[in-house]
Amino acid sequence: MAFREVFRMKKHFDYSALIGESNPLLRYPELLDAAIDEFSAKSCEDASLNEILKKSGMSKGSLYHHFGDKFGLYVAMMDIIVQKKLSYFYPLLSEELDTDDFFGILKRVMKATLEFVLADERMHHLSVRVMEESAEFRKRAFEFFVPDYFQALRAYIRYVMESGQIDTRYPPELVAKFIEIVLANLDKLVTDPEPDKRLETANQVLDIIQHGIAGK
Amino acid sequence: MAFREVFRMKKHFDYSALIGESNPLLRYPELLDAAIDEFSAKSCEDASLNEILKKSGMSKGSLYHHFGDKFGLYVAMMDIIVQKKLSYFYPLLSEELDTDDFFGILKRVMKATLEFVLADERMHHLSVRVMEESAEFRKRAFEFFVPDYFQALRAYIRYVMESGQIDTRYPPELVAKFIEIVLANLDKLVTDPEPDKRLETANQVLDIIQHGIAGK
DNA sequence: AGTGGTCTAGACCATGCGGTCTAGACCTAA
DNA sequence: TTAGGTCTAGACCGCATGGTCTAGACCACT
Repeated sequence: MAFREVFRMKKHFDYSALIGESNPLLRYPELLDAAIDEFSAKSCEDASLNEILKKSGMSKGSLYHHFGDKFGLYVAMMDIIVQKKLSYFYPLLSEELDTDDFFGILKRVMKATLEFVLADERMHHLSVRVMEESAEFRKRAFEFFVPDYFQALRAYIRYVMESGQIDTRYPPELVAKFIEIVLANLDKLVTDPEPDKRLETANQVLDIIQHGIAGK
Repeated sequence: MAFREVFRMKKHFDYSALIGESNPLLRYPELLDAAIDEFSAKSCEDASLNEILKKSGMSKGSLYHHFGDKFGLYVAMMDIIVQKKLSYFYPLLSEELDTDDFFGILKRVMKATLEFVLADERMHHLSVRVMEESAEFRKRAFEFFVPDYFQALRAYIRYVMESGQIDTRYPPELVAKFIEIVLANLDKLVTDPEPDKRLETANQVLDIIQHGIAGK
């Protein structure tokens, strides 16, 4: 029995076991839901573990056994959210899209983002909020499943600008940030209760990005 | 001496004494600065009073005497921030602006917002974050110094649309929200260290809103 | 000098936090 | 059956929180 403590002397929990197929959170749907609820309502630091445990019915012992600490639970949850978000963008890759048709692609990206937002607004908020956490925190959290959307977007925009589809007097970084911001706030722009109207509004947002709001 | 307790039985603190010229926070600049620091870094709920006290050197007794509770301090601070923000927009009213020149006015609004952002980014974040707090919280907090920017912006845009300056196929609410979002995220768009470049970038942002990013 | 009232300092309180620890249920292999 | 190992439940710990309370400094007035 006394050996127990020796074996417990792992001390350094292996966070990398939390991501991918072995993610233990996949086996506890109520815990996942409670975590998304709590972490999307408050920042990672301020979210209450006890609240999550109460909501999900899991015991503290189990949680610490599987996830090591609060941060482990957060990482496991973000892993699932990132996978979920990516699942909305994978179909895009298999479609036959002309990579030189920037606004055509942006339209599909907008639609995929919209669908992700509508599927679970809490996840959308989490995926957006992560980017506003401190750089130090992001580095620690993304050590495991780095999803560098934005780097890719910027590179692509820089490439597209050469084709003349985007006004060259704007710095590519500015254009990229502008688009990021609009996508990150899509939930505030598209609020119509009718599903049909939503895509229409999203496309109007795209039109604004493309042509501006000025009248003829 | 025992009467002391009776007199203390106010219990209901008069928050309305916290706003305007009698705002006690005006007499404690270090406290104001510490409060802005803490409240801008965390949400109102999660900000630490003890941290604010430590930073500012004020004692707990004094703080509760003057502000009633944590919320009182928050209200007093927001009052000062709102006044500060408004001070950047008052000059706009005295300028001779053609109210029918929407984009001319938007340019001035953009410039004033930029100046406010640059003057104190923490204040900018606070003034933006307030709008994302729960409706219940906002109602309680704004009972005292209601600054309904956005209602006004929407009404103005609806008015301007009739003049044909804005493409009428967009719903006025969408246009208003779009502009709100861009202004709220101006700090992310304008990051150039050179002051001269900043206004230039801000004007480019305005151009994007007006004409879009598409090339000729 | 004495009094009523305001303001300050900080000890103190209950509560809730993240995290640890242990007793024991449960499973599997010998 | 038994021993090793995994997992669960929840009591418990130290700590930080927002808020209360009191002793007394200070001030203005009589």
